[in-house]
Amino acid sequence: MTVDALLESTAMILKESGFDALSCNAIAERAGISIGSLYQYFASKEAIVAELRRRHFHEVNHALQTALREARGQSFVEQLRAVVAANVRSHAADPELHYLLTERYRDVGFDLDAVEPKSDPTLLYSDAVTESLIREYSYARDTAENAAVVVFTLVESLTHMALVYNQVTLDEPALIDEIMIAALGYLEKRAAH
Amino acid sequence: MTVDALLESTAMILKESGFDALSCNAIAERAGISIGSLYQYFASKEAIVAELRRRHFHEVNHALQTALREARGQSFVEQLRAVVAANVRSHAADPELHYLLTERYRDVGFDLDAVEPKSDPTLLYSDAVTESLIREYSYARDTAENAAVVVFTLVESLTHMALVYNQVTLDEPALIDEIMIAALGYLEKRAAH
Amino acid sequence: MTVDALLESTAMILKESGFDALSCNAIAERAGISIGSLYQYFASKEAIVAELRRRHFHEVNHALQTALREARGQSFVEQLRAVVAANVRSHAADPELHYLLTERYRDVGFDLDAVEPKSDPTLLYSDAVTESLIREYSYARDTAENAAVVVFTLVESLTHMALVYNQVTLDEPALIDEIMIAALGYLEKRAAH
Amino acid sequence: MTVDALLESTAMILKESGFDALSCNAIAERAGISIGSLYQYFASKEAIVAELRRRHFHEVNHALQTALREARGQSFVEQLRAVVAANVRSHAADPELHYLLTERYRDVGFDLDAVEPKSDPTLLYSDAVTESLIREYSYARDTAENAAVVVFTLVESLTHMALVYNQVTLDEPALIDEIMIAALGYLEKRAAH
DNA sequence: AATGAATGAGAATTCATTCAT
DNA sequence: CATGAATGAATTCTCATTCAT
Repeated sequence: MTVDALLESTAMILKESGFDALSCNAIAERAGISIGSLYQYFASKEAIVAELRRRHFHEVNHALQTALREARGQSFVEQLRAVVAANVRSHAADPELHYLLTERYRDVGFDLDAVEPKSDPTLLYSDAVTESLIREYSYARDTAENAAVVVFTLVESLTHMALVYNQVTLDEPALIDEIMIAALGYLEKRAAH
Repeated sequence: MTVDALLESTAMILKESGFDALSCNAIAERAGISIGSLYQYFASKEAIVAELRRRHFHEVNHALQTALREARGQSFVEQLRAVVAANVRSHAADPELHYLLTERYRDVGFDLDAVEPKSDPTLLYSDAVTESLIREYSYARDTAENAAVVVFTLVESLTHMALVYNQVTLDEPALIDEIMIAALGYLEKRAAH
Repeated sequence: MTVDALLESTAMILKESGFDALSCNAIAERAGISIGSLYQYFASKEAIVAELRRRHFHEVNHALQTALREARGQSFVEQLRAVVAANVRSHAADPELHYLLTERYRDVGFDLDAVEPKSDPTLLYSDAVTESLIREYSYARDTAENAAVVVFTLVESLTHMALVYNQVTLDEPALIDEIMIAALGYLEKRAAH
Repeated sequence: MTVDALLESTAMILKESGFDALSCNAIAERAGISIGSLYQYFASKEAIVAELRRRHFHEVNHALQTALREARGQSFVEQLRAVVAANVRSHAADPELHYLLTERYRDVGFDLDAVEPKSDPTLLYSDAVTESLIREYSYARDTAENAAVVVFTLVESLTHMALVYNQVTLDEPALIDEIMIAALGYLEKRAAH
């Protein structure tokens, strides 16, 4: 309960005022918790941000895994769409916080994260995608590995562009379509190369 | 001279230790300049970062404009390749600084930048690309505007992925090819849609 | 306890070295308090001076009210003498501090005082005096209001002259007599006018 | 010319923003003079304030002396009225600056003033008044000396009250009358004592 | 477990003063 | 004589962290 209150208040301050305004005193005050209690659960504000990121990654991972499981047996394209859709929906819940934890303040408390170094959700599926590219598009292995990274970069950047920066006017289904067009357009042209 | 020293030392600290470690005292000391002199030229560390970004954008803009001028009269694809190549080369000079100024610390001192609000290089060519998409790929106007944003997002994110995060093992020409594949793959599939 | 130590040390520094030498660090050090604690209770040195003045006014008000209460039922002259005597005794306790808070640094932290704008003791009795002048000396109302201000100005300035500047060699009873002579001399001549 | 510009700008800053805001840089900038030049004429900002006061006292002294000379041969009351009137007019020219130099910042640069210790205009006439009181009101010498101080205190404090604090609504002749009533009321009642 | 007053290192910022030109 | 860039000591203020209760 205390921990949850601290995490929530940290997220709020981060979104409202940025990391510069994030002080241990401010976190505790906003959470209605004494500063002494904060230090009973967290060693520093960086540790709180790290825990926030860990939980966020956990949620996204769960969403992606669920999506993949439900798409099992379908074509690569359907599976990719499932992942993209799950990813977009994960972002849509709180795009700003997602962006802050994964881009803007991606290094904050990073060293404290080290227990689960590859917890970044997008990295978890690199191998699966790599294998699919080899199997379904006849990519060479090293090309496939690069291509998997490119695909995830596209997916993430387009999702951020739409949901965080609002630089594009697309509703959710249209955004998913747009991302799929970019991903598949790349993969097909790459295969034809 | 004093200003240059301050900007240089700011860039170094930013790259080595991040914005959190960027204190006015550290900047001045590293530059071999007294703290008083720093304040004679800049009102805050944010203002120094803003000036650094302003200069950086100025350089990139110059590179892109030169590239475009030299590609004048060539096909859309050739012009796009010229911009992508110029962009990659601009990043390659100091990918980390570029990334920090345009992504990680994109908001730092942003309000102080306000004199040239749309100085972000990638924004400068949105219109040109939009027009080309309408002309050469028969896009509808609103579709073309969205697509131009998507293309620039792809170009920037893939360039960052390769040069900043080193998540891909491609030399410069291969990277430019890869980006072009992604951009054209998207545009062609989008047009066919 | 901490607050009291800070107020005391502020008063000492003010008297010894003036407002220019009054730094937050000096206040805290002299009080044997850490600078951090100072800021837990006061937002600025001006706020400490304001609180000092507020407390001082509170004491003087209390003394004057007590004096007036005890003189209730007596003649106007006796009541005036009671106020003058109470005022002189209030000044005599620490004439320098009184002077500094009410004259020299009367504006320091004045805006922070705003909760009790009319807390200046001398102002509290203007109305009572005005009424007495109308009743006992047959003053017209607007003349009486001006005269009340004049009387208080005389009382304050003569008290300051004697106790702060030591420009006159009078013991306390003689000083009170002298002030009464000035006040009544003025009022009588004014009435005769 | 340079000196005059510096004195003027000092007076303006003092009136607008107080001594705290009075910095050598601010004085020089406002005067349109380089900071280096300021130091060629004055050793510190305190020295500038001291010179400002010295000149002010010089002017007031001149006005009072002229007034006295013109009243030569007239009665004591007429001579006193002449001094009071000259004093009021001297204050009226720039009451705020007068107040700042003689009350609020009376100690600023005071040590630098030491060349002419008794330059305070009101002090210059103490002896003359003392003698008159002995002669015309049959005061004992020590009583007369105290009374002279009291009279000057009354004159100054009432002038300040009216012109600086605006606590009284009197035009210039009425104010002079009021001050004369207070001064003569005191002297007569004192003599009768 | 929870509290929150106290701490003090450190960061931002100002400003009197110097000195080479 | 005038200039103004450079200096750095001094000041204000914040905030992570401790510890007695």
